[in-house]
Amino acid sequence: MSNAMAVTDSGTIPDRIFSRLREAIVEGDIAPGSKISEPELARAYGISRGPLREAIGRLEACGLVVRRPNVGARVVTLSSTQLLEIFHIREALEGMAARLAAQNMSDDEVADLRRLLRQHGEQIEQDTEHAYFQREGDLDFHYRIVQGSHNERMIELLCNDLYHLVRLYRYQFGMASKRGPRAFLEHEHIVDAIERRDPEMAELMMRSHVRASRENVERLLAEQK
Amino acid sequence: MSNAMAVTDSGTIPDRIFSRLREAIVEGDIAPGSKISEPELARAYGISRGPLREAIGRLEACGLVVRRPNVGARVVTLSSTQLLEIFHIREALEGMAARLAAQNMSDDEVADLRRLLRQHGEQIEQDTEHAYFQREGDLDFHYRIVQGSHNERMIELLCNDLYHLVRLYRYQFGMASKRGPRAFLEHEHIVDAIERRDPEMAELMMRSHVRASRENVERLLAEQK
DNA sequence: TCCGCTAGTATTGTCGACAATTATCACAGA
DNA sequence: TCTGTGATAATTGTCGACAATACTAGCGGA
Repeated sequence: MSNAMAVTDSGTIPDRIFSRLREAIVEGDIAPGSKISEPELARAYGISRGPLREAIGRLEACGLVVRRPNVGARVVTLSSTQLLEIFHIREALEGMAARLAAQNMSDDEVADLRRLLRQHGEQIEQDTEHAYFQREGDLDFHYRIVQGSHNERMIELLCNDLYHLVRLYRYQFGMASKRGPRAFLEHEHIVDAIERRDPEMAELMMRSHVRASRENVERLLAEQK
Repeated sequence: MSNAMAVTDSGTIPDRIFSRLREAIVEGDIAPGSKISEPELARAYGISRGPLREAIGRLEACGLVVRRPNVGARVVTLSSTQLLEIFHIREALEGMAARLAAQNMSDDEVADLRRLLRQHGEQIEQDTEHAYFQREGDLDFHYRIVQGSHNERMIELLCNDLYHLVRLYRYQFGMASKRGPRAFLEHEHIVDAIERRDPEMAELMMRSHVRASRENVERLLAEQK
């Protein structure tokens, strides 16, 4: 991902710890379902339990850990139901984001988006081992659209919370589908609509894109069982 | 509101304080923009600053307070832009919720919903002073739909976060419009669609309902200025 | 009279220690 | 061998105190 990652060397202690832990969880360095031990982590990071607890609290607000009173926090294990729930929310929210992006993005932003897409296209042609790109590239694209909505709360919601869950699921389930080229085409349709300043079509295309992604996951999930 | 309110006499200390503070903020007992003093509140509630800080952290996650490092927390003052942002998110999310409700609600739930609506209808006819009902009743209806989606994360998102912000805004701006009877009709259309198990129509109706509400607010906002 | 600086004060951030609750494990009994 | 019980140990929840930062009032100078 190009620019969406948070810096970890500035800000207050809870900020830093929060970012670090989130990254560790999302990347799978802390296994799903494993316990978050306060004394242990406090020693590991060389801080007290106070700021650590605040960081854990924020992780809970993101939905990355679940906490039971007097028991402690564990990294979430996404069930397939929860995964599909997230997809339904993404369909609605990102659809609206695309609609707003078609209305609100500046011409420069649109040009940047087009450039990013072209770059993805080249990578897809050359790179045979494009599994990694495919995933992070896809998310990068979605980031851009959401930011193009210019809706601060929506950006907050999707980029700071939901997308991290999506990344977590990708590490957890680790299903690499062959939807790459297909998804790329859908991305192009979306950018086309935004370029044409056609909100209705942008929303439709984005929704159908997310829906296709969900149906793909549903299929893989069914096979797996 | 009938059942959506949280109990405040059980659970951990941060839970209780969080609920109490949230209610106080939403009801306007703590004025928007006013400072949240940790020592003061700690004395007031007879607790230490530790649990209090956790409660404040959760309020921040809800978007009810904003916190600046080394300065403190203040109750949010919703700008008109932020308000419209919320409406856009509601339009997308509640539209999807209505769609899912049409698919997933049990027949009993639908019957309950219809009963609630009938009850609202009677109140609207009799009660001349229906300003209060109109608001809380409206929100009560939306609560039901969202819960009917059976999408846990969506329920969490809307009922635990966004709707409290909506209530806050209603106290803050305090604009009582004449949309009551009109909104009631729209509610009926939504329930009709859900009863018919028509997800497409349910989503369309809900979106148009939220959009109408937003446009109404935009109008009032423009007049006010 | 107004602006900038300084000292004081209050508030937030952080820490270590104690209390309360829960999980673990050994042991006795069936 | 399995189940229920009790004591132990570890973890979470809570508290009060100290350190660091930001606001405020007062003073001096232009």
